[in-house]
Amino acid sequence: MKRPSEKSQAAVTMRDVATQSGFSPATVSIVLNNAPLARYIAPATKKRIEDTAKKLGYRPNAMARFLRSKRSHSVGVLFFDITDPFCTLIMRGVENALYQASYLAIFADAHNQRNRFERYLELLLERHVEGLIVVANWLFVDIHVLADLSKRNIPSATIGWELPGNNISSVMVDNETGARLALEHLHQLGHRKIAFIRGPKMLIDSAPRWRGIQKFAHGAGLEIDPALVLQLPESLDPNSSFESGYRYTEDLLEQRKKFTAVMAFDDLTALGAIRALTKAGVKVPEHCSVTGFDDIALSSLAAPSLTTVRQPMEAMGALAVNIVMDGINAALEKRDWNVVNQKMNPELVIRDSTRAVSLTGGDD
Amino acid sequence: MKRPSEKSQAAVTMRDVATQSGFSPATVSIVLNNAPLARYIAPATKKRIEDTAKKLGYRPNAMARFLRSKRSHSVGVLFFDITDPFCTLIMRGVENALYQASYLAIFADAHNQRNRFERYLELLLERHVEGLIVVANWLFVDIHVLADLSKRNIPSATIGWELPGNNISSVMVDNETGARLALEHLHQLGHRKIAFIRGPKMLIDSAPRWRGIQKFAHGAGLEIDPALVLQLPESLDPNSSFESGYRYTEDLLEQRKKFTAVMAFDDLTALGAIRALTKAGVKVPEHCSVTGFDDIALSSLAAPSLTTVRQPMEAMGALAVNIVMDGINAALEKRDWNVVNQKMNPELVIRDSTRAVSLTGGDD
DNA sequence: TTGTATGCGTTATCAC
DNA sequence: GTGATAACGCATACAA
Repeated sequence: MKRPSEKSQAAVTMRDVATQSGFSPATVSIVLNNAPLARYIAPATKKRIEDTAKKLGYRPNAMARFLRSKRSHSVGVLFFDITDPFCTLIMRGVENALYQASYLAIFADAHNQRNRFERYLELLLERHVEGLIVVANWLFVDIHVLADLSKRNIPSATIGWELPGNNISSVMVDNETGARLALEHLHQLGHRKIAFIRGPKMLIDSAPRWRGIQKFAHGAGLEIDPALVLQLPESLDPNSSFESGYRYTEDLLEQRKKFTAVMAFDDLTALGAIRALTKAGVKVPEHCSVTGFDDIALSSLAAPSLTTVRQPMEAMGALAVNIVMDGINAALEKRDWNVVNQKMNPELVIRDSTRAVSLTGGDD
Repeated sequence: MKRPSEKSQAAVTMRDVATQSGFSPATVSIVLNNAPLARYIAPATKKRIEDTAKKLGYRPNAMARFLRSKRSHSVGVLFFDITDPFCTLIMRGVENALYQASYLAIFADAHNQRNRFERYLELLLERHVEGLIVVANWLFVDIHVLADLSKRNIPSATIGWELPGNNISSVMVDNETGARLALEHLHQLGHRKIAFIRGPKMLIDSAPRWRGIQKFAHGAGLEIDPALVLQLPESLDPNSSFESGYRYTEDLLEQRKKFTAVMAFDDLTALGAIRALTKAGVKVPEHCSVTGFDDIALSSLAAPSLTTVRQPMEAMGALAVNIVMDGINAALEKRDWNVVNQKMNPELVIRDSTRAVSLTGGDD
C-alpha cells in the first residue's frame, strides 16, 4: 500500500544545488552542462557544485531544459504497423543509432490506421521531436501526408517506401537487385520452370522486384510461363501473406502445373508455399525449391530453413537516423542539407529450401 | 536541397493566437483547453479563438505545458531485450491501452545490458514519465534496481517477472497452470513417456512451470523419467533456445531414449526439438508429439504448427498500463493505491504438433 | 571568475 | 466574462 504522503518528496532543482553549494544558479548551470564558459570556472567551484549535485540527487528537468533550449533531443519514429515482422530489427537499428547520438527515440504505431497515423504525427510535433522517421511498406498513404511532412521543416526520412516527388529522404532495399539475386540463384541450380508469386500492387516493393525478375529472365533467356505467375491480393494485415502463399500454391498444385521452384514475394508467402507443398507431399527442397525475401526472424528457424534475400534492416534503421541527424545538425549550423534516396544492397542467404534441380526425381 | 532559411517559420504560439483574436492569453488558454472556466466564456469568443487558432495552425507546446502542469502525459516502457519474440505484442498491448488514456508510451530497449538499462531509466526520469513499466523475463537484475524503482515514488509495474519483496506491481502469466495444461493435454492423448526440456534456472518462469509439471504428474500417477529431463543452459540471447532445443533433442535421440512426446520450455525450444526430430526421421506428430509455451508469432506458421500454451501478451500489456494508470490517478486524487501481483490465465492452443499416441507406430 | 536578470510557452490565481 | 500577473526550471547575455 502506497501512501500518497510518501509522494511529497519534491524534486530537487538547480536552485537547490545553487543555494546548497553557495553559488548562483547560473554557475551551477554552466558547470553541470559543461558549457563553454565552464573553462573559466575554478576547479574547486566545479567540484563543490558537482558534489552537492550528486549528494542531493539532482536530476535535470528535461521539460524545462527543452523549453529554454528549444531542443528536445528526441526523434519520432512512426511505424505503420509494428507487428510487421521486420519492424523489430528496424527499431533496433534506429534505437541504437540514436542512443549513440544521445537522442531518444519516440516510437509510435499507427496500427495501419490513417487517423491514428495523423494523431501520432501531431503528438510527436507537439513534443517537438527534432527529426522524424516513418517506417512502412504500404502505399496507402496519400499525398496529404507528404505535404504534411515536407511543409513542417523537420528533417525526415522514410524507411521501406518513398514519397513521389523526392522531397523527403528515404532508405530502401534495392528490390530489383534482390529479386535478381534470388532468381539467379534458382537459375544456377538448374531451375527453368519457376512459379512466381508477385507482391500486391499496393506495395511499393512489388514492381521493382518483378522488374528484377523480368530483366534477369530476359538476359538469361529464361522463359516465364504466365500460367505460373500469381499476384498476392491487397491486404492491410502484414501477416496475411502466409495464408495467401499457402492457398495460391495449393491452387497451383491442384491445377497440376509443372514447376520445380517457387519464387515468393516475401518470406511469409514462401513459408505458406512450403507448407502447401509439404502438405501435398511435395518435398522441399528435394522436389521443389522455394525462395523468399526479407529474412525475417522466422526464416532461419523454419523447417526447412528458408533461402531468402536479406534486407539489412538494422543498417537501414541506422542509416535513416544518420540522414535525419545530418539534417538536424545542418539546421543548427545553418548549413544546407540534401535529400537523399538511398538503396541498400540486399544479400542472398542460401539455406535449405533450395537445391539443384534433380534429373531423376521430379515435379510432383 | 533544403535551404536553412526555409526553416525560419517560427512556431505559432498561444500569444499569437491571443493577439490575432484580440483576447488575452489567459482566455485563449481557457478556451483551447476547455478548462472549467470555459463555461463562463461567451460562445462568440470561443468561436473566434478556436477559428484563429486553426487558421494560424496553432499547436500547443508540450514542453511548456508540462513544465507548468508538472504532467508529462507519458509512461516509460523499459524492455530488457526487444528482440525477444514476445515483446512485439506486449508493445501493442501497452501502446494501445496508453493511447486510449491519451498517454504516450516511451519505449526503451536495454539490449540486456545493465548500464544501458540504468541509463534509460535515468533518461525516462529526466523526462518525468508519470509511470513506468519494465518488461523482462530475465532475473539478472539485482536488488539495486528494485531500490531504484520503489524509492522514486513513481507508479510502476513489471511484466513477465517479479521483484522479491512485493514492493512493486507485476503482471505475469500463471506458469504453473500453463505447464499443467500442456502436460494434461499430452497425458490425455495417451503419452506416458515424455521428455521434458526445462527452462534455465535464471528465468523466473522455469520453476513454476516445472512445479506445474510435477504436480500434475503426481496427481495423475504419471512417472517422470529423470533420464528424460533436460535443462536449458543460461543464456542472454532470447533466441538461443532454438539451438538448445535442437541439440538436446538430438542428444536424446542419439542415446536412443524412448519417448513419445517432448514438452519444451518455450516455443523456440519446441521448434528446435521438432527440427531435430524431423531431421532424424522421426515424424511430428505421427511418431512424436511436441508442445511449446508462449505462442509466439512463429508457432502458428511453423510446419507442423505448434501446440502450445498462449500467454495473453496484449492483455498483459494492457493490464500493466491499467495498474500504472491507477497509481497515477491515485496520486493525483491523493488516494492510496495498492501493489498488485496479478497472474493471468494462459490458454492451451492445440495445433498440429500433438497427436494421440499411436499403438502401432512408435517411438523412433 | 561568478552573479543578476530575463524569457522560453503555458497555466492558474487573482482582480476587474 | 475577461485580463493582468506570476511561476514552472533552466540557460544565457550581460554586468560585476
